[in-house]
Amino acid sequence: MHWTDKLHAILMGVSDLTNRIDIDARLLAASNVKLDRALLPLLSRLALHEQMSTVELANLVGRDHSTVSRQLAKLEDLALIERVPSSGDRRVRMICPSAKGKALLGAVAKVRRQWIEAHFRDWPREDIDQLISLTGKMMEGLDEVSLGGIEMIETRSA
Amino acid sequence: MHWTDKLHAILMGVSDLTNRIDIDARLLAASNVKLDRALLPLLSRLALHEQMSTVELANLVGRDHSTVSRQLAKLEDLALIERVPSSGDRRVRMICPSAKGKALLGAVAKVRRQWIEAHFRDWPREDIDQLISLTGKMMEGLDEVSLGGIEMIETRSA
DNA sequence: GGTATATATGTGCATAATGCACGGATATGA
DNA sequence: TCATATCCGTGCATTATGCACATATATACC
Repeated sequence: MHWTDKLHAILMGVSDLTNRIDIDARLLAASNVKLDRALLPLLSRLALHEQMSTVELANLVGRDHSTVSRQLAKLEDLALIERVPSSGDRRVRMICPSAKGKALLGAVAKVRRQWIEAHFRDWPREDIDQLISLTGKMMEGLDEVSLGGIEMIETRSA
Repeated sequence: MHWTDKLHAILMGVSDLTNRIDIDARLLAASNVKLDRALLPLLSRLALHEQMSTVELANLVGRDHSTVSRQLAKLEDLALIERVPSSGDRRVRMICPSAKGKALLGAVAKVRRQWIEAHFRDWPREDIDQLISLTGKMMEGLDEVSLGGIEMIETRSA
């Protein structure tokens, strides 16, 4: 098995794991938080970026902006996010978690931290550091809106 | 930022990346393959497991078995999978990619290999090995059907 | 300035995806 | 044998999603 295939298999596993709705469900339950399962991933991403526009977030999660727009409306109804007019561009309303949203995320993060720590209990500290360092390096430039380097192969023909 | 939060952020990034439908779309286009975008992830997972039952696959991808059942029906119509009666249990039909399905996956894998190799072009070989080793270790026991170790915190209360 | 084009956002609408409930078949255990 | 559990597929209602469109604003070009 080629190393790229091995890596891809692992990444798929990671993806499946973080997408398992039952995990989010358990996380929310354990945090005593009630929230539509589709909204937590969105809120979690927002927390990592300080401020984002609707389109940026849509690109990040790979869905149509209209879909994200509707989900954001729900989050706003729940007062979990705030929308700030962008200083430079009056078309965009930047989005960020509200105090309430941050509190919710904090409660969830607390439980998740326990889970992750339990999972890595037997790991040497340097392995954990290496893991974070290398995966972080791998994601550099890829977690942004565009796909960067991957564009080097032309696929527009289709 | 706590290391667990950092790790979680990275994993979310990985998840987003592997879930970006545009990536699958580009992959299929660059491979000259035409396939419903929902079906490639399923087929890819099947390829990693030799044989799986419908329910197992459903658990793996975190969706209802009925949903997966319908998607598998599509894959079968396209002759991309085969169903073999399980020797031990006559209720289950084990699923695996057909020759045609494997050929398709092979074409896709070839392009993906190029992409991944390009992305890691500047990496020292030992870093790549370390990355695969550590992420593989991280996923041990988690890529299976049940969640294993994560269960250690009781969440059934909800 | 004025005009054409591009981008950000939200909404209507049709379609696709999803989960739940159910039924039939088989397996497991009392 | 009987009761219970599991595997699978289908009917059905609900939800999610994308596309097309409209509006407001920005950017580029003349």
